[in-house]
This record gives sequence, structure tokens and C-alpha cells, in this order.
Amino acid sequence: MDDSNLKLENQICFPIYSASRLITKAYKPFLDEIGLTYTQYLVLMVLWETDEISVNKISEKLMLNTNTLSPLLKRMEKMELLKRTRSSQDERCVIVQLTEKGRELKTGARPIPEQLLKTLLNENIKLSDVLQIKDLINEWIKILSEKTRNTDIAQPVDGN
Amino acid sequence: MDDSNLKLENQICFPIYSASRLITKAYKPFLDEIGLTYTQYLVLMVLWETDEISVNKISEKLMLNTNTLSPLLKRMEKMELLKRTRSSQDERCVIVQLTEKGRELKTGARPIPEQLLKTLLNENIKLSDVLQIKDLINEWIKILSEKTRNTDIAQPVDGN
DNA sequence: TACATTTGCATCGTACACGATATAAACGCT
DNA sequence: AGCGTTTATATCGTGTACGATGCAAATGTA
Repeated sequence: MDDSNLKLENQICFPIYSASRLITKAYKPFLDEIGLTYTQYLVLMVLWETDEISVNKISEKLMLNTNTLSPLLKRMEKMELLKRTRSSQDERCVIVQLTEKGRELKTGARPIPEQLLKTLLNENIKLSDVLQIKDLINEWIKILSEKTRNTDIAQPVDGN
Repeated sequence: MDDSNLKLENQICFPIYSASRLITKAYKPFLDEIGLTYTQYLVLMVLWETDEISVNKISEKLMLNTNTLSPLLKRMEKMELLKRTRSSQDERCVIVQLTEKGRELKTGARPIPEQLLKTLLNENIKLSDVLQIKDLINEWIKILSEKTRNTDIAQPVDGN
């Protein structure tokens, strides 16, 4: 039988897995400057857009479960980037809010996307490729996250 | 100032990061059947091709450092999938070899790539997209990994 | 109103990733 | 030969990821 399917170079997943780690690594020097990890940066991007949001909603947007988010948010609270409060309407919900320090970090973060893009382009990665992959993969995510939903991933907002 | 760059949906990295996790999750049911994690599966794919290889070479192929590989390989040795021996030629090198059990696992793994592809296609993901992304990203990886050889990709560009 | 079920979050255990650091063997140069 | 450097691997600490499980508040239903 032909085993070419089991060769690393022919896998679909390995390139994406590696690319993800390499790109996170490309972010690191920039994120180090403002003292964030990549995941913390993602959480802040959500908060910079909304300023006040439940853990549940963050979970949906980042497709991360509470068993990842809970400790993450606790660390970020200790870093004084955000505040966590139980909702009085629904005692089960925890509301996450930016602190002043968290809000201010946006200034330091603003140049990062462009710096990263520049890094990629410096490496001879074509902008059109970047955009193309972004769109293709975004389509996958929409499809995959819907099917994975029953196990644990966040629910899409509307109940299809 | 325009902050659209800091929106999650416009990030380059977030889609790849999410896709990587979603695809790993898509593998899980199949890998569970043969008792492997995704990373262990990657290591075995390398070994199924070569049967005897140094930790260093595995590190190159998977782009994983020894601080990830060492514990990983130890766990796999405890699972009796492989054997680790110091090379007598060069006492610094550790040679990794498949055990019979590790070799036999290839049979169980053989259908996985096709099963996964089928899963993706069932989700209306187009094969041409899969192949296209694979090629595009493989190109990136070649470029990015060359620059990353040592520690990181780019120094932050600032004026000091 | 009782009580089973669902929901939102947290905790636990395991397994990566990875920067920093350690260590011994091999190598290079004088 | 002596000694600084490089190389191959390992260890440590921290931070994700995530399945399994726990738990209290909310909800649905008889």
C-alpha cells in the first residue's frame, strides 16, 4: 500500500500548525515590548473593541474555552490590565472590564499589526498571499467551528 | 486614528492560530483510537519514514526545540513506542528508534489522513482550497523558518 | 413550589511550546 | 596538550490548550 499520505510533507495540518507557531514567534519581539503574551494580546483586542464583556462572549470570539480563559483572565487581572466582577443580574456571569492600564496599552499595540506585516513582507512573503490565506482560512473556521460546537467550542451567536 | 488593524477579524495571525487548533481538534477522535496526541503522531510520522534518527534531526523536521522534544520522547519511550540510545560515535547524540509496537502503529494510522480529508470535505471545504493553502503556507514556512533558525524573526524596529 | 436540567464559570490533570539556563562531549586553535 | 567555543541534549519555570469534572445560579416543568 502507498504510504505517501503519512509523509509529513503531504499533511494538511502540519503546515498550518507550524505556520501558527512561526507567526506567533514573529509577534513575540513586539509583544515583549508591551509585556504581553500572544493570547493575552488576543483578549485585549476583544476588550479594546467592547470595553465590557462577559467571559462567555470572549470565549465565543476567541474560540477558547473557560478552562483556558479563567486562568488567563486571572493572570491579566493580577497584571492590572482588567477587572472581573460577578454580574448582579445573573450571578453566574463574570463581567470583564478594562482598567485604565489596559486601555492605555492600546497605544503601544497600535503599530504592531503593521510591524508584523512589514516583517512578513521583508521576508518576501507576498501581500496577496497573506490576504488570500486569511480569507480562505476564515472560511474554514466558520465551517469547522460550527461542527465542533457540540463538543466544546463556543456557540455562534445565532442559533442557525 | 484608525484602529481597524487592531480588530480581531483583520488580523493575519488569528485565523491561522484558530485553524490550527480546530484542525488538531478534528484529528483528535482518530488519534484517540490509536492512543496518540497530535504531536506524538508527528514524531511517529518522522520515524515511520526513517526508523532511526537523532533528536536533532527530529527537531529540524518538526521545527520543535529539544525542550519540547525531550519530555515528549521520554513519554513516548515510556509508552514503548520508541527507544532512546546515546550514540557511541558521538556521546552527545541521542538516537531514537522505533520499537515493534511503534512500527505496528503505522497500520492503525494509515487511514487517518484520508479520514481527516473526508471530514473536511464533508464540511464543504473545497479540496482545491486545502491544496492551495498547503502550498502557500509551505512556502511561508520555508521563508520564516530560515530566518528563525536562532531565536526569533525580527527585532522590533524602534529608534533607540 | 419541588426538582431535574441547563448554563456560566472554575478547578484539576496532562501535554505541549518555548525562553533561559545547564552540562557534558566534541571541536578548534594556539 | 590546554582551553575557549560550539554542539546536542536536558532541565526549569511559565503560559497556554483542553478533556473531565465540579458547582452554584438560573431556568424549565410538572
